[in-house]
Amino acid sequence: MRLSVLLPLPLGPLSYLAPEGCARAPAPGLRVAVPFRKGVRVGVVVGVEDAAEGDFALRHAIGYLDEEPFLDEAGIAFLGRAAAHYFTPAGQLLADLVPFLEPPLRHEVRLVDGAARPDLTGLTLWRDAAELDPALLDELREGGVLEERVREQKPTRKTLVPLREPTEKLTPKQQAALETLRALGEAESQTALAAAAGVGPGVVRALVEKGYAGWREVELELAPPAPAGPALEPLPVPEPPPRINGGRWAERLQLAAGLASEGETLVLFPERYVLERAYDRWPPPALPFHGGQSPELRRALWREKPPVVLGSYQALLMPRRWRRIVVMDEGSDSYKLASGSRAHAVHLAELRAELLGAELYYLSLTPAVEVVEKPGLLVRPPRTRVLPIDLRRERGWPLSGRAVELLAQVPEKGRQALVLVARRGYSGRLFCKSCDWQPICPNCDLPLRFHKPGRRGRLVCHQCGHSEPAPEVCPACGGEVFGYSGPGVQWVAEEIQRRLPELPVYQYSAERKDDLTPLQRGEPGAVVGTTALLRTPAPPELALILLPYAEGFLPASDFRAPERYHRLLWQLADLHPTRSPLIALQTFEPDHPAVEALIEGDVTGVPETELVLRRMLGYPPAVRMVVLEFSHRQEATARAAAMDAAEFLQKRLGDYLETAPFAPLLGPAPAPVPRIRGRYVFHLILRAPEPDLLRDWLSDLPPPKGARLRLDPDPVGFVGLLED
DNA sequence: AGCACGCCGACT
DNA sequence: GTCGGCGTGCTC
Repeated sequence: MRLSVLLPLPLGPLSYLAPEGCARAPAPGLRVAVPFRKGVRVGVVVGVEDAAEGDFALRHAIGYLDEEPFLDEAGIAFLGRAAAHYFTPAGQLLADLVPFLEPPLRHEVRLVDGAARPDLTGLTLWRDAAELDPALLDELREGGVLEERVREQKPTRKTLVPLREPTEKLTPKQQAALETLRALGEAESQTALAAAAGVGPGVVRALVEKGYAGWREVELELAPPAPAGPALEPLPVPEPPPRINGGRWAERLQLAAGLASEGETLVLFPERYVLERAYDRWPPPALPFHGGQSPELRRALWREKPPVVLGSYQALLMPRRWRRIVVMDEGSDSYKLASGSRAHAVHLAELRAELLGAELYYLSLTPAVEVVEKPGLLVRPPRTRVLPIDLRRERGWPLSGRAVELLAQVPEKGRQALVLVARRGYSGRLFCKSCDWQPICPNCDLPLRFHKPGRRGRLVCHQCGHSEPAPEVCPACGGEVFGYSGPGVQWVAEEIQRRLPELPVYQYSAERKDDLTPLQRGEPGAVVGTTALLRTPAPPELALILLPYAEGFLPASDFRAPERYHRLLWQLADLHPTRSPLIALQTFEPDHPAVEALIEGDVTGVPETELVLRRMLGYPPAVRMVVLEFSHRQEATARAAAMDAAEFLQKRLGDYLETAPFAPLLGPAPAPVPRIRGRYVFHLILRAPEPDLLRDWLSDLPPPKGARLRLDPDPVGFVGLLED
């Protein structure tokens, strides 16, 4: 028999012969250990055929790891379909979705009976394969004289257990300690037992030395923590439409629980923090499943069959016949996988549902543009109180007089404020006031951000991490006066503290996470931070949310920016579980549609108009769009590779160029950030309303000369992957 | 992805 | 003369 084995590597399936001397029939979906290069890797059987004449001698697989298939047939089919859609090998997708696939292995070998290897007499008994030279193992395997067995090493822990009955030989204290151990069954450590029995540590040590108690390796029983909060009441909807919007967070959870109440439901979450908060309130029984859990725990939970799983994208391949998949907050950027296949988890969920024949639901405060046309149900959105502060009229930067007044009221009333800034550090830009010089990252062609932890401060690249001390005088003209623009967390926090010295001010961003427990306890204060703040629980007395520069959240080069801005603003309205804090927006665009929608309490209008615009301009979802990224250390090499590809595609597209509703080929052009980490990047964009066309064009594309080509098959914002 | 192989520049 | 940079190709 010949196996097609998918390894969690960016490769297609590899062929192996079925394990030698293994009675088990191979079945698709089983995990199998295989020799790969000089070692052993674990993959999944995705196909079984009769052995045929091969171009080369196949190696034998070593053995299966599972009783029950790790993946089901629908999951295997899904991997193939998704791989084709994302122009990536199926193994890449397997690696992305199941990074915990490979367990630690117990791998033993010995020579088969009668093997004529007098030089290896030590190998007639089972030996741990790790003790032997991989080259020797390979040679023996080739020669067909090696017997192997392999299994998943279960996670264990050491525990102190009683080994014998107490006898008269023990002192009274030793007897008491042993009785305690027998009553408890086991103890974590000698000290723990001593404490439990009320004796000194020496007594327990004596028990162990005399052999009355001893250490035993026991299997680690793995379980997620119990939900931490009171369970919410499910809110079932009769004949629910595929899209449900509006409501408060807890209300949407109730609706999700209602959708899941018939069981066999996967509830998909964009990020771990949201998932954990939902799990804490979810009516049992349900299990969480996400990348924050240990690989051992995820492997253990993989086999569980709870009626409901609250999962991240890593739960998508679980061997379950879901009847429903509920996608929470489908518009979240976090669904986009930032590396590897760069797939989009919402799309993967759609594909999985399609192949399973499962019902799919989208449940969010504001719908994504991609789903806004589906039949929907609107629950009343949270009440909003919005105060736009027009920066074209108000004085004061980065804090207007109005903003300071609002902030001043916060401690007076014993309330709390949240100040949201798009940048971390002190300022987005630093420049010389006399000659306009500004520092650029030596690796990235991006302005260096100014951070101000000390007197002088540092210049930091938010792309590659490059950091240098800020200059004291301008290196270009010797000027000594610097200007700043693009206020960051530090600047705003400093300014608030300067204007309101009595107000306790906290900072919260990736680089500085102040302890917010005083706020959580209800003490007055203000916290200034980036969107990292949205992943902490809202302070209980939250009365004001201030955005000193709201457009900071609206990157101009991204066609999804208005949708994301709208989603962010609504997220603010839903931050506090019950209150409606005042949302004060300092902005040059107080009549931006997203701001108006927030004022009017409209959650679907902006996505609806965005959809119309995208159709007019030929952006997703009206077209499928793929970005080709050519990069190289030498600018000319990267550009030439992009030009070659453009030329090829120009010819390949032929007549389609004339008939296409939108220009199907854009570029090449330098990427929005022309150089990252020392590599020049050029972009070429392909788009067509018919996704199959793109696949044809790209399948013919010759590999680039010199430069590296990476595809972004689902560009969620061209600068969206840049951190800021 | 990792890893080996292979080809050109800066060092003992 | 070698060390080591990374560009290229392959993994059953």
